[in-house]
Amino acid sequence: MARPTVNDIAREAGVSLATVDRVLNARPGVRESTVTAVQEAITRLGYVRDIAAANLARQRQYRLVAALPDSGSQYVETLACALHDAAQTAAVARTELQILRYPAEDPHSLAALLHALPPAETEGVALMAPETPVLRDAVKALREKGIPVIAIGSDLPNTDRDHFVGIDSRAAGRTAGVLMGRFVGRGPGQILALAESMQLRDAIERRHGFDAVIQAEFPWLEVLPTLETHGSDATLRAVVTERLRHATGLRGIYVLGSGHRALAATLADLGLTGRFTIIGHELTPHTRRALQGGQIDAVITQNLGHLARSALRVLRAKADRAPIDAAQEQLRIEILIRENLPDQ
Amino acid sequence: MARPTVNDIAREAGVSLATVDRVLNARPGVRESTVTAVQEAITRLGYVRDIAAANLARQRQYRLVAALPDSGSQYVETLACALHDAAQTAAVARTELQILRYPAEDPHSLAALLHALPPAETEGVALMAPETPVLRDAVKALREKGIPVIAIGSDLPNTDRDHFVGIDSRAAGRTAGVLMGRFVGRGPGQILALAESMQLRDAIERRHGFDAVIQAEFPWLEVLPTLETHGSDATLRAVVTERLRHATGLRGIYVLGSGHRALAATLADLGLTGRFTIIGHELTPHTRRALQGGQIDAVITQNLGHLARSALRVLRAKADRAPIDAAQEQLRIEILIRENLPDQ
DNA sequence: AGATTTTTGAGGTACGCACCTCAAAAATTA
DNA sequence: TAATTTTTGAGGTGCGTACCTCAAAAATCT
Repeated sequence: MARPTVNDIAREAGVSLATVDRVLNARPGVRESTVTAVQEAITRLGYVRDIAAANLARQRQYRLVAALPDSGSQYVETLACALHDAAQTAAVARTELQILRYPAEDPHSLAALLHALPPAETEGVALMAPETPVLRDAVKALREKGIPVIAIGSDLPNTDRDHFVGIDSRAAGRTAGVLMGRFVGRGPGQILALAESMQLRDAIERRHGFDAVIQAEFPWLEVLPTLETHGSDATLRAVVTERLRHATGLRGIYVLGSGHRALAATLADLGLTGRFTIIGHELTPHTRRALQGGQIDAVITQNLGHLARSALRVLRAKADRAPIDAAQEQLRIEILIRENLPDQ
Repeated sequence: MARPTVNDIAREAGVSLATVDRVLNARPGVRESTVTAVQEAITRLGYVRDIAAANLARQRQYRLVAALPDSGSQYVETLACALHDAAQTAAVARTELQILRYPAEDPHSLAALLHALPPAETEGVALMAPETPVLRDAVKALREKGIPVIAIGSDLPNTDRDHFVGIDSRAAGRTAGVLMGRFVGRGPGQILALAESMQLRDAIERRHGFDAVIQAEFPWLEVLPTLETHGSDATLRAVVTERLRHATGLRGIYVLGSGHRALAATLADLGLTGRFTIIGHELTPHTRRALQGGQIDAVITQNLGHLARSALRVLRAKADRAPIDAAQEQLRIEILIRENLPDQ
C-alpha cells in the first residue's frame, strides 16, 4: 500500500538496485530488454520518484536568475518583491534566486548581463524585457548553452524561450474593452487611450484587443488615437489637457500602462475627477487606493504572487526536464473592482 | 554560504548533535541555558530545517480527509476533482487525501462519519457543509481529539474550526451587485433573484451584499424577493415563469446558487433568451458555455484549483503546527466574463 | 564528601535516492 | 573455443534529518 521504492522495483523486475538506478537516471550500459523490463515494473507498481529524497541525495540546488528592468515602476517593484518572497518560501525546494536589474532603456546591457551568466551555475533564467534583436540573440545563446529561459509578465514570442508565464495581453485588452463598453452605458461617446509608449508590444496588443471589442460590440463608441506619455508626468499632463479641450463627448479613459497617478492629478486640477469611467491595468498601491476611492472603476491585472511562484515552478521543472502542469500554471486575467479587491 | 545544517549549529553552539536535536524537536532533558545557546546559534546562522529531509527521516505521511456533500452539483463535483488532483500533485509532499461524500440533506450522517474517523490515522479534516448544531458538536469533538479542522468553500463561523479557505460570500454578493448595477445601465428596473434555498448561509450573505450595493449605489433598481427553487428544475420553471408574468420592468437576473441550466431552458422556452443581464456564481461547464455563448454576462467565482491546493497546504501546516502564509492562502473573488475565461 | 539526579555526548540506524567502484556474469566477437 | 566486450550485481557512501541507546560528565542534593 505504501509508495513503492526503488527496492520494490528491483525485486519486481528481478534485477539489482544498480540496474534500476541506471534505468531511472538514464545511465548507459543497460540492455534494451532490461530497460523495458524495469520500466514495466515501474508502471506496474505505479512508482513515482520521491523528488524530495532525490534532490536530497543529489544535493540539488536550483540556481535561478530573474532579470527585471529597473524602471522603478510600482508594477516591476511589486513583481521583484513577489519573486523574492516566492524564492524565500521555495527555499525548502532548494531554490536560490538571484534578481538582476538592468537599465530599462538599454537592451545591450541586459544582453551583456545574460551573456556573462556562468552556465555551470545557472539552471534557469526568467526574463522580463521588451523583445529586441540583441535580446533575441542573448536568449538564443543561453538556450544553446543549455540554460532554460522563460519570459515573465510580457512574452517574447519570436524567441525560442521555453515558456511564457503571464497573461495574454490581447485578451486583457478585450476584457478592458468589454468592461469599458458596459460601464459607460449605451450611446455615443469617445474613449481616451493613454500609454507610456506604443512601441511596447504589450500596449499594442492591449489596444488591439480593446479596439476589436469596442468595434464589434459597442460600435457607438469611438476610441481616440493613443496618447503617449513616454513615462513623463509633464508630457501626460500636457497631452491629456490638450485632448480634453477638444474632445467633447469623452466618456471613458483607458490607461494602457502606467500613468494612473499623473492622470489622477491632472483630472483633479481640471476639476474633472469622477467624470469619466476609468479602466486601467496592474494592481499597484496607487491603483488600489484609486479603486477604493472610486477614482478608477476597474483594473485588469494578473496576480503577481502567482506569477512569481509559477515562474519558479516552471523553471525548476524545465531544469529537471520534467513536464509542467499547464492548468496550474495558467494565470488568470483578473478583473478588480472596489468590491473584490484583495486585502493588504 | 550553503545552508547551515544541524551539524553547523552543534559546532556553533559548542554542543553535540544530540543536544541540538533535542532542542529542535522539543525533547526534554536539556538545561534552560543550553536551549538558549542552541537557539541563539540557530538564529545566528539563520538555520532553517530542511523539511524534505525531516519528513523523509520521520516517514511523515499527512493523512487528510475531505468531506463533501454528494449533492451532485457541478460545483461540488469540480471541487472534488480539484481536491483529488491537488492530492495527486501533492503526493511528493507525502499527502494522502481521502474524499468522503455524505448525503447532502443529512447532517447526522456527516457527523457520524466524522465521529468515526480514527484519530491516530487522521491528521486533518477539510469540511464543506452547512452549519448545524450536530455539525458544530462534531467539529468540537474532532478538535478535542487534536485533529485540525478547516472549512472550505463555505465557512463555519460559529464553530472553532482552525481556518477557513474560501471567499467572503458577502463581498462576492457585493461584487455581483456592482456588476449588475453597472451592466444594466441607469434607469429604473427590477432584478430577479434566484436561489436554491435561502436557508443556506452563503445564499443569505450573497443576497445581503448584493442588496447593500444596489441600495447604496443603484437606488433606481429594485431587487425582488428571492425565489427559491429547492434544487428542483420544475419548481424553478414554475416560479420564474410566474414571476416573469407579473414583473414588467425586469432587467436583470441574479442567480445566487445553482439553477443556471434550468433558468436558461426556461428563458429559451419563453423566448426571452438575451433579454436580461444575468449574473451568477461558480464556474461550471454550464456557466462556462453560457458565458461563451453570451447567455450569462458575468460569473463570480473562486478558483477551485487554488482552493484545493490551499486547503491541503493549510492542513499540512496545521498538522505541523506551523504558521500559514496568509497572503498566499487568501483566495480572490474572481470576476469572469467571456473575455477573460480561462482555457479548458 | 559522597550519593543522586540531571544533562550531555558519542554513536548508531533509518528514510529514499544518487552516484561510485569493482568484480562477476553474460553476451558477442574472432 | 577462446578472447573480448557488454551488461549486471553487490556493495559502499552520502545527502539532512529523526530518533534511539548507553555511558560519561556535570550539576544538585544530602
